[in-house]
Amino acid sequence: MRLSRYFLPVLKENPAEAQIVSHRYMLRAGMIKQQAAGIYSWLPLGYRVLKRIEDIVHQEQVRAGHIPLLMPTLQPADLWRESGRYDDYGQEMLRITDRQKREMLYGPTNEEMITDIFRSHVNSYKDLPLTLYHIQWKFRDEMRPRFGVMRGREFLMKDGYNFDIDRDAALHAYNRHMVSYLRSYERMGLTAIPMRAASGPIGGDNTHEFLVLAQTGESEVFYDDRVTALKLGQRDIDYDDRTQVAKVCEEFTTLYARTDETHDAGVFDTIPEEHRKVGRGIEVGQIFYFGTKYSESMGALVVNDKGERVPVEMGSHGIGVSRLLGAIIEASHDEKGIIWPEGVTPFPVGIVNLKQGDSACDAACAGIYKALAAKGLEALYDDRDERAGAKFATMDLIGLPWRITAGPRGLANGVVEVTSRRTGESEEMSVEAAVDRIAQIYAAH
RNA sequence: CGGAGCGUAGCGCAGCCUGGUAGCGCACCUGCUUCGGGAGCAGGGGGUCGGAGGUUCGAAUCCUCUCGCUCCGACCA
Repeated sequence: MRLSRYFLPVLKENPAEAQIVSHRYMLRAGMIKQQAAGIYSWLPLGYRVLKRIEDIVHQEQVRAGHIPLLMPTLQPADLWRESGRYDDYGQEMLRITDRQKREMLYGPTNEEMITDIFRSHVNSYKDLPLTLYHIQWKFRDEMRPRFGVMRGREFLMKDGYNFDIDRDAALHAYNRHMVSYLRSYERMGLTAIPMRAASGPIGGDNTHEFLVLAQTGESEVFYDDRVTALKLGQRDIDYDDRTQVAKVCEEFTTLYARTDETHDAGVFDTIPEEHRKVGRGIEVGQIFYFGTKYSESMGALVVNDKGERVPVEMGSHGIGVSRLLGAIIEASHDEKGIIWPEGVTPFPVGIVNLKQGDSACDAACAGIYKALAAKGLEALYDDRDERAGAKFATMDLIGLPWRITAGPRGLANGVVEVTSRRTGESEEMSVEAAVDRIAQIYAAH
């Protein structure tokens, strides 16, 4: 993409309403525009990152054997009357009446609807296990939306639902979700710690929240800091192998890590003092096992191998997709702007032409752009007629992890610069070597 | 939902107390000079002062109502 033809409305000054760094940078980098309290338009740059995160979530869910579908944002109230949550959910649920006076609601989550789909089509244990998920906009009419996309009223969420014949199979689904989530967050450059949590309105007895450590987090967290060193890495996981999946979960949940809701000071104090940490975290996902709570109330029954009709075992599992943008920025930025991890960056690399209109510079940049494209990498080429300082400031603000800089001085010696946004370190090399370097970096992502 | 604020140009703000028909910086447009970390000079365009009503010869300014947004708290993915 040529920047001169793109739509990237960056702001030099900080918008007054933005209190935390991720919100400020998202506004300044032209990623979002607020339309109402807690409701945002996603401008091209923000939309690209949102899509990257969505892609990672999809890939990892499919890898775990889960099946994507898409349910609507608007739901009939009757479905929620069956589960009893139409009255329980309260003011947070946005209720809508259509022209025929039918009662509708903008879905805050989809347990009822997915259970309805399931009961309409599945009758036998032979069709289990089944895990369905979608990534769809949700609406929760928060009392007080704030912090930009971190706590919007409308937000994009991945929510998945498992259907299993018994408790063991359902707990395996729970574990599968935990592992697939850990893998998703790692690919986004995040360390998200699974913490034992309280269940809230979804219900159920087994639940973990995933928290990204950040000063601006809304939850107080207590943990053994050795959990932050745990990495899933590239290990090969067979999601059908209950023992292997359970072992990974055990590895990531044995060390103490809890939110204030489940914190136990007595247990916490047994951690060696040098590892005992209290901090704040941003919740970016939660998994629940809730058994037959919805299947019983909504009549989602299957016939088991003994010919008995039994309520199906369920769990639900969510990732806050739009919130993740905020969380990633909170975890990865400096005083100049955002620093995107390679896994989610809107563009893999930026090209800065230091002297637009200079034939050598223009030709070099165009060549780099084409060579990167040939390797499947879409660069953001700053071909505006701006001074070097302005171009650098823009690149730093929007946070592309790598930058190739081409100017007359270097080109006279046959070199361009490759700069890491994270370290600020630059290295001079030929155009060919620069393209290869970037391609090599992204081959791993 | 309790408490506190703020709505004046795309963004950040001044003007309001003490009424006289709107200003600054950034951004934008034109020209010249500049050109490796948000350039300089000169010129220019853009605002029913959130909305409605009222007081007044006259309202951004005073009064009433209303809408929107933000912050603190409680609540929550």
